[in-house]
Amino acid sequence: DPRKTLGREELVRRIIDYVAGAQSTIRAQIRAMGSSCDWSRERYTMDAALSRCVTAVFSRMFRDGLIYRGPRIVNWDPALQTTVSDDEIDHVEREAKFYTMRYGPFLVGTSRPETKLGDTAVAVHPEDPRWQAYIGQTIAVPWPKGPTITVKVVADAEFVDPETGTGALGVTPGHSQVDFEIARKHSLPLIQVIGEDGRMTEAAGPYAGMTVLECREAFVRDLQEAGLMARIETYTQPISICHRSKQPIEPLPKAQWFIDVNKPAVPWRGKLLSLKQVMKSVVESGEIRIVPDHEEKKYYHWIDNLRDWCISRQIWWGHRIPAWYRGPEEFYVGHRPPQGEGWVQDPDTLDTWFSSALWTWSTLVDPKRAADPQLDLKQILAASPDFQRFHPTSVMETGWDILFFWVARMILMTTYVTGQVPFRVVYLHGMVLDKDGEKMSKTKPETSIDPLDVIREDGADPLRLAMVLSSSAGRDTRLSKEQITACKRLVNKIWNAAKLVERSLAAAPATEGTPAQAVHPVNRWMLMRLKTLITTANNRLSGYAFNDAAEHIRASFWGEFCDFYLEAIKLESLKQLGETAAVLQHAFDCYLRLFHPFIPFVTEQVWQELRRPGYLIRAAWPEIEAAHDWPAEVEGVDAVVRLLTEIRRIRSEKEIPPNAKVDVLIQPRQHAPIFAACREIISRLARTTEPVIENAPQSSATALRNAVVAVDAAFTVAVSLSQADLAVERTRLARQLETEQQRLARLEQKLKDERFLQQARPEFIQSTKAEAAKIGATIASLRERLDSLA
RNA sequence: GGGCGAUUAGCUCAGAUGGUUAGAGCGCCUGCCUUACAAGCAGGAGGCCAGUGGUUCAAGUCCACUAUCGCCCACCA
Repeated sequence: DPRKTLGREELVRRIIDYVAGAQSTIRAQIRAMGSSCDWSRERYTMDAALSRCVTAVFSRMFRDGLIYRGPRIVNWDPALQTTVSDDEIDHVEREAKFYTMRYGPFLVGTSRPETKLGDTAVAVHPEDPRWQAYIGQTIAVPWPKGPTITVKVVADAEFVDPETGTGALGVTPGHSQVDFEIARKHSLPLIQVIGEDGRMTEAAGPYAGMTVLECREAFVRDLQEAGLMARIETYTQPISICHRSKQPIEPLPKAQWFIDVNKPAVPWRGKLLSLKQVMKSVVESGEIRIVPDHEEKKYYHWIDNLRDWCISRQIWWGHRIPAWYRGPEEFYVGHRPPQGEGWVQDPDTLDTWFSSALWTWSTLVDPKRAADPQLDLKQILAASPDFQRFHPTSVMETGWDILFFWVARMILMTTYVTGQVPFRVVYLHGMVLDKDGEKMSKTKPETSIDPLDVIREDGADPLRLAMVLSSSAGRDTRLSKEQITACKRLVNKIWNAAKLVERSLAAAPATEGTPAQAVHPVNRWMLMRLKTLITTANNRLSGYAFNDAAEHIRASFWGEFCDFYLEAIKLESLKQLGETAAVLQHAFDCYLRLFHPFIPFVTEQVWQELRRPGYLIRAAWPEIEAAHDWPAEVEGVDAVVRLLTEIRRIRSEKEIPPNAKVDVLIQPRQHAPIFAACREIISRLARTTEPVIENAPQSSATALRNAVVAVDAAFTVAVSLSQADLAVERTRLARQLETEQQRLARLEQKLKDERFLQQARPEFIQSTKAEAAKIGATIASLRERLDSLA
């Protein structure tokens, strides 16, 4: 026990040393992750200014009657020798014995016979006919080897269910939460038979000095010998264990400091509310939004079940309770001890969440003002520029596991102290789990990953991106090696694309005009795709769907920019257009800006190497350009992309050697000028000879005899083959015809349906009609080709 | 006992305000070292969206119930 060997001062000194080391580790991790923090405003809850806030709040709550000291059943951890809060307790189930013993005229059940030595009452239901005669009596119960206890028989309809157990409940006010409540209600005495050391007290008579388990064994044996044990059964017992020590909690009566959550003492929006009511009201009213929504329900449920908050801890590290005593009578609460000799400070410290609960504003107080003993809290806040400017916080980001510990307590404290909400939005991220689905935790180092290790191995960018991509609000995520590897590939892709962009820009003529003046359909298409992307990314980001935003950016960059646009502009004639250089630069700039929050290091490096102005981290987020408005080019080039896929598919299926060029005949049904403008692109990307584009179908069926044909809504394309397998093609086209006919049938059915025509949105009916017409045209082409193959 | 969530491709997961043929990464199959990138490129296979009912012109998406799994809370007679 370091408290015994070191003493208070030395222990605290060592903890301070430990904290210094931990702080520098955490700082290094945050920096290595690329978090952009204002390091000049780094704060620690034990800083002088923050400590001043802690004692000031304590004093004020005490004055307002919201903090009181009183005996309560607390969750005592005999292993750690301290109380723990309700929220620091885990519930586990285990096999245990359940004892039913004779108890005067009653049979009472318990899983903890040793506590019965401290019983002061038996509670029964007031309408239970079995016990009517005894209600109100006081009965002496002599235990076989002592002591003799006197129990009062009380009737209670609230706590006693006549159907449960024997219908008679032995009341142990000193060692049971409920029994303590019953005792308070019926003014029963309290006998403490278990001490803080986990051993029986003098009140336990002959059992004094035994541990709880020793006493249980001995007492049960004595009861059995005396014939007082009716039965012993085995059952599954829910028990409370301390989250930190994993040892069973011993409920004990102790004088502790509490915050009263039910007393109406907080002026809020014109009413006097309890802390509970304020906490509930600010979320219900929408002043605070919790993301994801369903966490709000858990928050309400927690508040509904909330009891007074025990804030004192019997540990030495933390903010010491600002209460001083002199003798048994004198008592003072304040930041400093009162004048005079002999004042002793309360040895207990405050629950760590007490100071953390002040975080959104205690970090913003001006340290100089906080050091001025003349000022009270209100004056300190009024004179703190950061508080005036930055409070409330816009978005509070933390894990869902501390919604109750921290978020709820910040709401409680901040509304009470400042009259403001602490933040507008709470974004709760999920837990990062290890590969076995275990939550990573400080107390379980074997489950934890040190970001510095991952960063050394794979880099900070892939780690960040993997974490963002694999998690949505409130949902846990397993951090996998595969995810990080996939992200590494994206980062690498950006780097390689940058090399190509740099080379292309160096080889291109000077950029001409603005992107908005671009004419070539491929350039216009790129700008339109970007515009759609920025719009989507903005929507997703403002909806806190960070993973979704990142995914859209990734898909557009890789699938549209790299796979199509960069390939397309390798074509000399396109590359040499002055507008292309302008569009290329603009587009790549946009992607870098969009990627930067997710991939800060590589994008910044690329930005510098391309000699873009200033720092990317300070560059503006891309704008949605209203002038970029060419819907026809988007549809047309999309059709060209599909055309490329069709030709490549035919090549692949027919096993045409990659370097062999094929002859193609294209019959556009729409966007003919765009197909024409993309002639060279088609030729290059699909490896064809000069494509023949027929605006009006001229080629006879026989000319297409040795060809494979693909039919799309926007075009029909024929790829010449020396030996086309007509049977295979017929089968494929017939299958396509069938699916297209089914789709058309579905749409036509809809369009015939009166209810659809009356009730669907007009725009949707329009687009359904347009779709049906397109499919109709596709079907006509398919039939034509099938006929010619017949 | 009370509350909250999950169930979508072989695996890990996205699918905002209901809308026409449901997506990604990894894995798998085929072919390519094409002068940014083989950590890549091109093509492909693979899903009655857990089940049943309902609301709706229209359901992976909304509602009810069921099944399975997970988490949180709970006054351990």
